[in-house]
Amino acid sequence: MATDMHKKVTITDIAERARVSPSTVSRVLRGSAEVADSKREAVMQAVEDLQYRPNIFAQSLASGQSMTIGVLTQNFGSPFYDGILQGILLGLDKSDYWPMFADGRWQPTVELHALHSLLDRRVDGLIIIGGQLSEEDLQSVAADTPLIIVARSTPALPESCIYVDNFMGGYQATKYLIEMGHRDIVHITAPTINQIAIDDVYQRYLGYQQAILDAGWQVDPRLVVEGSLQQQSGVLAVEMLLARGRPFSAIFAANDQMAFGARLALFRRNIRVPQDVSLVGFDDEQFAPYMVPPLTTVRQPAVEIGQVAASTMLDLLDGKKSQPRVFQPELIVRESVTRRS
Amino acid sequence: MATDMHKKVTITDIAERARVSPSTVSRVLRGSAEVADSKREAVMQAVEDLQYRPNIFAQSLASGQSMTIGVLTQNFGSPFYDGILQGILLGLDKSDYWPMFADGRWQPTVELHALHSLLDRRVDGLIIIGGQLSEEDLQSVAADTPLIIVARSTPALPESCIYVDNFMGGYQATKYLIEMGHRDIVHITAPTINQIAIDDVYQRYLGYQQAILDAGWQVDPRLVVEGSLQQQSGVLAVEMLLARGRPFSAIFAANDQMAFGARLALFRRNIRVPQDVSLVGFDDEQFAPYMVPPLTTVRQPAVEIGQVAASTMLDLLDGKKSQPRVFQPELIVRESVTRRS
DNA sequence: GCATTTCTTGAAAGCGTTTTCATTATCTTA
DNA sequence: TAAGATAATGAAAACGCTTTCAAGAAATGC
Repeated sequence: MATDMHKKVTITDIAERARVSPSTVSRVLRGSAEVADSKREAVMQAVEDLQYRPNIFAQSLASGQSMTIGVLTQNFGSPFYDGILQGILLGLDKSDYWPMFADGRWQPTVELHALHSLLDRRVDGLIIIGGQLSEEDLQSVAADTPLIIVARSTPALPESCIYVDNFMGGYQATKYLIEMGHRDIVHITAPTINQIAIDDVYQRYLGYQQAILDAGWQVDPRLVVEGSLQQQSGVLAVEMLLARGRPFSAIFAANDQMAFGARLALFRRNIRVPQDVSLVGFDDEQFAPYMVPPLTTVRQPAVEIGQVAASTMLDLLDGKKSQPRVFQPELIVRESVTRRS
Repeated sequence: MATDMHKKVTITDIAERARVSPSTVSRVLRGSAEVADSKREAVMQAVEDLQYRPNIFAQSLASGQSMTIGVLTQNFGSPFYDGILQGILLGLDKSDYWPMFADGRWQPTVELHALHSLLDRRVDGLIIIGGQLSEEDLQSVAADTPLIIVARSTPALPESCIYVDNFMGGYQATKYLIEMGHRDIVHITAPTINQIAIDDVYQRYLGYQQAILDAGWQVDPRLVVEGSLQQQSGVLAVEMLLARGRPFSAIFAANDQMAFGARLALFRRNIRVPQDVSLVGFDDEQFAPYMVPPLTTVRQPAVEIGQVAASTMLDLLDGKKSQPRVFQPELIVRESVTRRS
C-alpha cells in the first residue's frame, strides 16, 4: 500500500493543499529559489500527506534534463567490465542520476546503434567503456553531451579519459618474470588486426615488448599468440604453443580469463604451475586469488575506476571541468610464478 | 555529425515539411491509425531528411508509457545474477523497451529504496531478481505494475515466477555423490537465519537433505556449514570442517564461488581433488569449467532465464497472460568427483 | 518619509508528444 | 441518386512539470 498511492497526485494537488501556486511548489521541491519558511513547510507537509512523487517525464520535458547517464559497455558479463559498471552504480548511488546500460558487444554496428539509442533517450551524460568508436564519432558526441571515456585512451579527447596505464602493467608483469629468472616468456594477447581493436590489450603487448627489449633481448614472434580474451582461447593458445615446439618457462596472459584457460591446458598436459611453467594474468578479477595455485596478476581497480568515472561525470554535469585520470596498475604477487633456476 | 543534428527537430517541423498535421505524423510514426500512403511517405521522407528523433519525454508524458523496464537485482558483480541481467539485456534488445538496473545488495532497506526509485521512474514493468521483499510488498507492486519475479519462488504470485528447481538441483548433486560411493558428504550452504533469506539456497539444502534421507541415512549437522556465498567463505568453511575433525569424502557447495574457495583451502592443506575429496558446485558459471580440475556442478541457465524473463515481460506488456516457468537444473559432470572405493 | 532596490509570489507560457473529437471526403447500399 | 456508414484528417486539449515575467510587498538608502 505504500507503493501505489503516488498515482495521480500532481503538483497542482500539492499547490492547492498547501495554498500556494504550483510555481512555489516547484521552487521548494527543486530548491531553485527562496521561499518563505511557512510556505515551504506547508508544501513539505502536503507532499508528505499526499505521498507526492513528481512525474519524471514532465520534469524532464520541462527542464530538458533526463537525470540519466548513458553507460556504453562492450561486454556485459565480463568480469572486468562488470566491475566498472558496479563502480558506476555505486558512484551514482547518492546522486539523483540513474545509469542506462547498453552493450556494444565489441561490434561496431551494435555499438553505434546502442550509442544512438542512448542519445535518443536523451541521457544527460555519457560514459563509454572501451569500444571502437572512431575519434571523430567521439568528438561529435562530446560536442553536445558531457562525455567520459573509460578503459581506453583517446588522444583527441585527453581530458575525458579515465584509464589504466596498460603499457606499464604489461611492462611490470614481464619485468617481474624476467627478474624471476625467466627468459622464454610467452605472451597471449588479443588480435590487433581487426582495426585498431582493443587498445588496452595492445598496450600490454607493447609493455611486454619493451621489457624484453630493456633486458637486451629480442621478442621472439613464436612466443606471442593471439587469443580472444575468453577462457577457451587461453587453452587454445597453450595448445598452439606446445605444437610449435618452442620451449618456454613462463606465460603472461593479457587477461585473467585467458590465464585460467592456459592453466587448464597446462593441467591437462601435466605441466605443473609454477614448477614447470610460471603464469601471470592481468585484471585481478574475483577468481584470480582462487586459481590453483593463486594467480599472480596485474590488478586493475575496476570498481574504483567506475566510481571515479561516475563522480567525474557528476562534476562535469555540475559545471566543473574534468581532468584526465590515469590509474597505475599494481602487480599482485601470488603463487603462480616461481624463480627459474 | 551524424550524432547531433537531432537536436531541435520537432514533430511540428516534420508536419510542416510533409504538409500534414502533427497528428498525422504521430499516427504514421506509431502506426496507431490508417494514413493515406502518399502522406505516410511524405512523412517518412521528412523524418529522414530532418533526421527526426521523437522526444521521448514528451512521448512518455503524453502516452503514459516510459518504454522502460525496471530490473532489481541483488548482487551486481555476482556471476549468476549478472548472467540473468545479460539475458534480460539480450531479450529486450529487439524491443523498444530499455532496462533500468538497480541493485538491492541483499539489504532490505536498500532494496526497498531501489524499488521505489524504479517506481518513481515510472517503469512500465518490473523484473525482480531474488531479494527479500515481503510477499505483501510484491503483491502491492503487482497490483499496478506488471511484475516478474526471477530466481525466487513466491507462492503469493505463482504466475509471475521464473525460477530454477533448486530443490531438485540439490537433490541431484547429492544423489550423484551418493551414487559415486560417497557417504560423508559435506554441504556448504548460506545462512537461513537472517529472515527467510535466500530461498533458492535453502531449497538446495533441502534437496541435499532429501537425498541423504532417501539413501536411508541421517543428515549429520557436523557436515553442514554456512558460508556467505562468496569465495572466501568457501575456504573458511573447509577450515572449519577440518577443525571439527569429522571425516568427509565429498563436498557439495551451494554455489560455484564457494566451491572455488573450498578448492583453494583443500589445495593449501594438500588434500587432492578429487582423489581425496570430491567437489560439486552449483550454478555452472563461466569459470567452473576452468577450475583445476574442472568443476562438476549443477547448471542454472542464467542467461536463458534472463531472456525468458524479458520476453515474458514483453508478452505481459502486450496484454498476454504469463504463466509460471520453472527450469530444471542440469548436473554437469566434469572432473572434480571421483568414485569412492 | 519618499524613491529605489530587493524578495517573494502567482499567472501563464512553454516543453513535444498523443489522442479525442469533430469535420470532411469517400464509399456502400437500396 | 440519396442516405447512411466508413475512412482519413486536422484542431485542440491534455499530459505534469519548469521558468520567465510582472507585480506586490518589504526593505533599504538618503
